[in-house]
Amino acid sequence: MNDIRKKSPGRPRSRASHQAMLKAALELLSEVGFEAMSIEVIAARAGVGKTTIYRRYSSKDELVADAIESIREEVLIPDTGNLWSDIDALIENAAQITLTPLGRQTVAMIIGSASSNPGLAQIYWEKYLQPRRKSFAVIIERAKTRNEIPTDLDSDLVFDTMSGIMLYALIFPPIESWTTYVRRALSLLLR
Amino acid sequence: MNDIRKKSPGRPRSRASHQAMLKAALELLSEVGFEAMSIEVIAARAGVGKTTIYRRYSSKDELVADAIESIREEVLIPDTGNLWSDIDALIENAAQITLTPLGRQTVAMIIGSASSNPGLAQIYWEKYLQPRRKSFAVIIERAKTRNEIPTDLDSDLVFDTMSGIMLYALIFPPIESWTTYVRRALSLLLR
DNA sequence: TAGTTTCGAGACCGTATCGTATCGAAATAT
DNA sequence: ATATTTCGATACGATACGGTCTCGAAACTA
Repeated sequence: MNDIRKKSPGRPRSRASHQAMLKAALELLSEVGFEAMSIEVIAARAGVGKTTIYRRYSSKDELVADAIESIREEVLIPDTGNLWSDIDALIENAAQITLTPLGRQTVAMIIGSASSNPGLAQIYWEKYLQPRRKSFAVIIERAKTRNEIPTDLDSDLVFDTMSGIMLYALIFPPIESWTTYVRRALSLLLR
Repeated sequence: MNDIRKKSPGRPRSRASHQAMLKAALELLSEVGFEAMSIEVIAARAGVGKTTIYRRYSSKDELVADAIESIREEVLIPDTGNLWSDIDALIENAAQITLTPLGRQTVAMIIGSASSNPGLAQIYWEKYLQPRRKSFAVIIERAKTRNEIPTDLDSDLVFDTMSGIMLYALIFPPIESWTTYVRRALSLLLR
């Protein structure tokens, strides 16, 4: 979206510096957490002047929000012809994203600021959860046409519940593996 | 547990001061959050010298962990003779505890420190969730004997899933009310 | 070429907090 | 009475950051 920038005179903003500060922000987020990271350290690690950051963002919140948004991936909609194969693919995908220090810190930051700074939770909801919720609905619909599950099932509610147990298992790791645990919960829901 | 303290000479530690600092810590936790609160401010609000805090706790983590633990309540096990009445009582209880700034901040703090400081999550698990999980198992058992639900139901898994959706709905408030939302999810699980 | 903007670096000052030390008063044991 | 410990208060130095500013170099437009 920053493509049409051939207008104003002067030296253009460095793409490399911008990338570097976003990268540094994400790294630090996963290493020390949101509250503990400072603009100074971000700038230092990125090899960038503080000025260069402040020119783009006026607060740490803005920077981190943008950094998180910058790494969101396209949601793939698996279509294996079988409900559980599809779901396993989804769970696997979620595990890879969530079960990392960065994933943990991201979630923690969102929750912590949920009351004081609803903007971050909003971004996470819109950019991450919402698309996946839609993908999930597609998978459920297909399963309904194959008569694998009852047709009156509320896919949104199932998705939210699944997200919930994923979150819960992220904080309080089950004895069995995270993946099989989530899978078991889901089998309860889709029974 | 601090009752047998008539031993050593010198002025005994003030119970009132201790209570005051725990209270101040909880208040600030709910107002500004864990990371933003400082020992200085806690001391000031409690009307207590910093020394008095440092004499008992060597870090903010210790103080807050103790403060949280100090307010855990006894778990009541409802027994209305009907599964859903029992569950509604549980949900209501959880709502009153969780749907507050303090509840939010507590959860946020636990998640944020889950990777770096597992001790807090451990305390929360042992002191809060574990007892409720046990109570829930009792309720489920009774419902099984009344043939309200299948006897092979894994009550722990149901409880964890319920906790998960509660947590999820805490962060991303549903359109309908938190309580009815949780209730709907649960009806999916106990179907 | 002249003008404009960004670059990284760092100086600068104000503020917040930490953790320790010190003080005289108060509360307790022997 | 004396020794001991805690009390609240405050001073203290150290450190970390925030946010603004300046600087000379670099990158671009017209």
